[in-house]
Amino acid sequence: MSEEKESLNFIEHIIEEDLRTTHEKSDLCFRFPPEPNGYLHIGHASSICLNFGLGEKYSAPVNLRFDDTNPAKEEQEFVDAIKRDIEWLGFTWAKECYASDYFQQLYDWAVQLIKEGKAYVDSQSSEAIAQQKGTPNTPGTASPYRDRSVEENLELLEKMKNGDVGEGAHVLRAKIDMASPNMLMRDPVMYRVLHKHHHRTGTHWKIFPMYDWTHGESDYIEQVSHSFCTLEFLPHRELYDWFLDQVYDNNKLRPKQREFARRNLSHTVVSKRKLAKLVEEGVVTGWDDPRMPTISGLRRRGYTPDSIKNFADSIGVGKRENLIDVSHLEFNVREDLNKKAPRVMAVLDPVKLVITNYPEGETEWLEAENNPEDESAGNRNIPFSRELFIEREDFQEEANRKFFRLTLDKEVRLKNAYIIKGERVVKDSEGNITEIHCTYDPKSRSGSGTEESMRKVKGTLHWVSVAHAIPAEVRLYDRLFTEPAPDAQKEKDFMEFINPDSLQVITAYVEPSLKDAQPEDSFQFQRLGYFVVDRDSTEDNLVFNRTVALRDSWAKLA
RNA sequence: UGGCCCAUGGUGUAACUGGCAACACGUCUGGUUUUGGUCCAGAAGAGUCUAGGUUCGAGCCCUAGUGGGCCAACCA
Repeated sequence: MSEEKESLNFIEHIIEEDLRTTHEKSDLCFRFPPEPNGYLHIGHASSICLNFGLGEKYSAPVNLRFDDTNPAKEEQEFVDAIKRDIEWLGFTWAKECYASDYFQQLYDWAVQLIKEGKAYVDSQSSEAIAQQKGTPNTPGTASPYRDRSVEENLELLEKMKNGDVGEGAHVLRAKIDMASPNMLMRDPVMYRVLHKHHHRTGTHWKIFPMYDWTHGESDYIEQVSHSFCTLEFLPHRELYDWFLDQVYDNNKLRPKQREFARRNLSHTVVSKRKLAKLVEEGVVTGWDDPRMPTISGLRRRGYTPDSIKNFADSIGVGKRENLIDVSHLEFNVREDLNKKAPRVMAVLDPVKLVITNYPEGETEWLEAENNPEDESAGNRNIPFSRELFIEREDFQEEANRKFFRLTLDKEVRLKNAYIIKGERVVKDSEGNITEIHCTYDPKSRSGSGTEESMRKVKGTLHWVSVAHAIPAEVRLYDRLFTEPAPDAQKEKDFMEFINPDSLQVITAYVEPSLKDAQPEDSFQFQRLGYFVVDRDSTEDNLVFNRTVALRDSWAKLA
């Protein structure tokens, strides 16, 4: 047995190093800390897979913690949606936590800081405070309230808490260093007054803690060992540690914040503002439109949890700027659906094929394999008759040697059925082909095992029987933007790069076995791609979304 | 006038305390195939941003430069 060298990412190296030096395996604990102010997207999915993946790898608990410190933006609806998305991905959190559950503890610690002379109430306007902060290049200046007495500070904080003062009247600030090269250390705001309804605490609290004052302390309360966040929080680490220093008890585990580069997907945008604009302007139908990079959108598009998890694992994690091409994501759905999705036949752009030597009015039920990748998927029967639909692009009157499909005087096989030979075409007055007439070889039936059927033909076509096919609405989706990085273009707005052809709705004909297909059922329409039943689907109006087309090495030649 | 982070094939990541740059996607060949899919076999493609330095030896360490990113919400 050769020890395979496992390749670790830098996050795992950090954990392994801590395991060698300071941590027991039982100390490990992670968390995923969304703010319930919107829907989760593919970027969150990577973070979820990172944290929960680590939890699985080290058999450590992973908490789901809602960072609900800003009642102006947060809603219960988002809490529910976030939980639904994480569950759908297949992860289980150890504890469901809320930063708002720690408001009292946070308040008590704040009082302690005031008593120790490490925090003070500032009564200036936010503008004045911002101005005194200085710039990255110039140090800040002290607030005139910086040296208020402990008693006065305590009294004012109490008033803030009780709602005796209006919004914006005072804030509580940590007393650190107005000259620090790190702007965040220049006496950061810990509390602001907000007379707003909070989705969990209602009107009980009138002051709300800021992110920095909340996050590290929440990690500490939950005894999270490693708090992973994106790179833009790197400057916050110094403050995270400073706040932790104020309350840290040596007998307890001390959480560590470490940062990774957030992973960017090409041909999409992910910021809430931009996604909201797409919804508001009707570019898409909603937050779960199949073109949206939200988890609910990907789900509706037909992406599977495994495909998203495999994607997240395969792209790894680093610390540099990146733009991952969507083709990586698409590879992962195809890989997953190839194993799982039943094969069926559907014709998206039909042209009628008449088999002139096939008896009129007869129907034959032919056996078809449900999934060549999975024998246990079994077989089904599909109806064959004299008149079929085939794909318009599968026929050319005359074609070169590279065209493996139907032409006049050439043979092709109809999948699961017979070998046919093109005989003539019927056209309308404008020269459009309305019917293709062909003859079939009765001895060539699939699976009949006769010499005839073993004959090699260069192409195999999918088809449906005109009399038996079910019309279905098919939504053909493509990438939402024409530019790999639509929101990183100088002087141009991302809206200028919207792909006008991101959705095409057509009526297709599908084989009758699809009659009872249910929302979220995925199928491979053979030779075309993977399609999933949309939730808009009803008994008499089937609706499919194209998840992704099949790889197509023929398209590249054309 | 500042501080911090980053830099490896087209893309994303790997290379344990320095030891012939690896994997996946993508691309290109060829084979199998009743899906121009899948699968199988193989190939091309970077000498690790630049310049110095340390060392027997540097993608890994040091210095400087260049390029990119982050930092001045009572957002997270």
